[in-house]
Amino acid sequence: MASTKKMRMTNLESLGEAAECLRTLAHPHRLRMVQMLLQGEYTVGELAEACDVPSHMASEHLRLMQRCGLLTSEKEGRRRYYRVGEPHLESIMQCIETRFGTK
Amino acid sequence: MASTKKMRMTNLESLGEAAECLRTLAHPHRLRMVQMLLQGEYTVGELAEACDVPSHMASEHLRLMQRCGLLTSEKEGRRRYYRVGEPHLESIMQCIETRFGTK
DNA sequence: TCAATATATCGGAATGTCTCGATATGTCAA
DNA sequence: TTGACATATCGAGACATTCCGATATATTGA
Repeated sequence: MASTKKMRMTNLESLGEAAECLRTLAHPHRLRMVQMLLQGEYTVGELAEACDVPSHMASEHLRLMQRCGLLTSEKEGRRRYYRVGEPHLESIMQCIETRFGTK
Repeated sequence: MASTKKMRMTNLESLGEAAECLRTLAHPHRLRMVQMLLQGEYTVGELAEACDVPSHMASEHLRLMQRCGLLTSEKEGRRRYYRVGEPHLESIMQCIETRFGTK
């Protein structure tokens, strides 16, 4: 039988938002971009090159992550610099690194 | 220009596995199940009822999470008890709770 | 102004995910 | 053995995501 002990649960609506963030994060290139951005700011082109994807795709990945609050960006001339906008990303990335390693 | 400072990066293949785990986690009902399972073990039916989904769907959600190592399970009679199998889930869930709240 | 560069947008094909009803399997209690 | 219960599996339809080529916009330097 289900016990009746009280638990502090996050409501389903908020868990839906959380799920959206996680789904957005859940892509190897996007994880790599976040891993880089935790070290400093980078342009679309730099992140694209590091992930070996065309820059128009990097642009799209970054836009998605910005849209759900994971990143922020700022335009400088014809470049756009991205940064981490969600402080929890650091600890989530640490979980991933301790489980899957860095090298 | 991209700086040449060395970063310890997780390789793309491992990030792919990480992405698979995150994608599996990225669902409101699955997050709720994990939130419950961090407090103790529960059967398929209990988790289904708590999420207000038919038990055959809970069964499927749980199977997916077990398949990528997030959960473990054990059969007792006609019931199957699930538990958390990935210790990092606790800190990831804490990130979610501090950002999206509990109530 | 012109060409080169950096980023963004659009449409489409392939693929994956979600949810559901229907049905199957395994287990217990009587 | 039978019926009820708990869990699992299957297939279909709707929907979302990924990736790509093509193209668009915006900025700079010459």
